[in-house]
Amino acid sequence: MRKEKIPDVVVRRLPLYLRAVEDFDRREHVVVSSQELGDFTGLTSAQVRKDLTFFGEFGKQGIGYDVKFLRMQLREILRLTTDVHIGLAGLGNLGKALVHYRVDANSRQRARFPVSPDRLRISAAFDVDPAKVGTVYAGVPVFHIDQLTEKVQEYGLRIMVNAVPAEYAQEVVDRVVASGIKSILNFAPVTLTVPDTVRVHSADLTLELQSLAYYAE
Amino acid sequence: MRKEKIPDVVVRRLPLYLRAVEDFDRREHVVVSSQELGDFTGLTSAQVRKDLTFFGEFGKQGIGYDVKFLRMQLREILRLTTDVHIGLAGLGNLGKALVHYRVDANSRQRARFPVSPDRLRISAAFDVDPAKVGTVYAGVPVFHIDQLTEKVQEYGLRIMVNAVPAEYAQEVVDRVVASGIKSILNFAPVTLTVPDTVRVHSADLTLELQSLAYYAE
DNA sequence: GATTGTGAACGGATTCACAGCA
DNA sequence: TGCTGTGAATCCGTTCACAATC
Repeated sequence: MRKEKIPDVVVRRLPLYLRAVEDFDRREHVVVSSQELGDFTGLTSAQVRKDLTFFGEFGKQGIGYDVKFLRMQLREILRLTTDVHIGLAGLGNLGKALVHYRVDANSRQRARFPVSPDRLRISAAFDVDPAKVGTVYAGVPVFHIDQLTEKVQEYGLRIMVNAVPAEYAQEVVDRVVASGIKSILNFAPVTLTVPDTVRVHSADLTLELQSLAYYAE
Repeated sequence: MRKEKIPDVVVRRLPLYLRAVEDFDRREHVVVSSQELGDFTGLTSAQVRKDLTFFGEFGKQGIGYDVKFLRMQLREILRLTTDVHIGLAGLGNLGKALVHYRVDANSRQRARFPVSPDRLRISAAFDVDPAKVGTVYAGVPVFHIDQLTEKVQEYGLRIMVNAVPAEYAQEVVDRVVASGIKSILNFAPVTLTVPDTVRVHSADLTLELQSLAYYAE
């Protein structure tokens, strides 16, 4: 079993390493050193080595890391070896943009980097607007939010992206939690309350912009 | 002068305190304790007190913090007492959604919470598409990216939101840096290189989703 | 010679705990 | 009494530095 006390900061750096190693793979490097990974990600080589050894001894002393091997290890650690089905709550402007963001990223990636298909898929969307429910938006079927639990099962949704207006965010998240989902990416500019078995990552643009204002000019 | 070594983690929590104190203000509380602020934000009361004392002694022993006074102090610290003009690079799906995100948030807030107008404004957008340049999108004028430096001056832009495709992100950021802007909110899924006088906050959805996948299910 | 893996040292952020004040 | 402000203690993540190994 994994998950024996891996610090959150380490988990959050793993996708950075994955991105780096896929870039080296694309450029047909066979091995990569912790120094090179550090340069790419903006971290120290010691940091890279220490992070990776949380999960195993992937390198060879005097040589470095085998690119293809490390890439596959990282994908397995992050559970990205099979499709990850994602639900989207709220098909407003932002929700629609997120659908395209993924679709575009995927198709661009498939075309240019066939070796590293992204396994993240928005597989179902949820809204309350009768004009949207029952339609298919850019290939993504749209259901009423009341069907959430049912569709989570049906589509095997493991992550929910919350793009509903702030005033409904907590309510929707409560339903998402009830449906059994354990990972939420939240865009609503509110502090959400969830059981601590559920992980929420927030992309709170208001917070980001307000803290940037401190440094601006 | 401020900015004498305030840790970044502290600055990033300030908007959270602002949000909390505005909520207490809205509910017409006159004073608020560090405990209440901690409950709202999910932090300890000691953390709240220590953070605030980086900027001054805002509280009264035995009483707590005066809500209106603390609110104004936080707005001044974050430089949110006058309009903060923001530029947007890339008016694709995501860029358009961001324009609406702000506009919607602002108008909703104005209607419901006239006491706390948000001072963040997307004042100009930039693209290279001839079909977009010269138009006005949802009240925001759209300029060619070549006019960046000129319009940064003209509109007093202090923050740039980067919503261009990944492959142009570094190039655009180089221009943004050259224009003199010191704060960037980046949505492109790439690691950017900037001088360390420039601050980049990233909203990298790919990274967020990939790290969530680790915890999912 | 090069580079990993890691114990030890370091540093910075969080929490504790209490003196001081309303 | 209640709650702030803060030095001291603690915790935790990062960096150092080097033995082990290819």
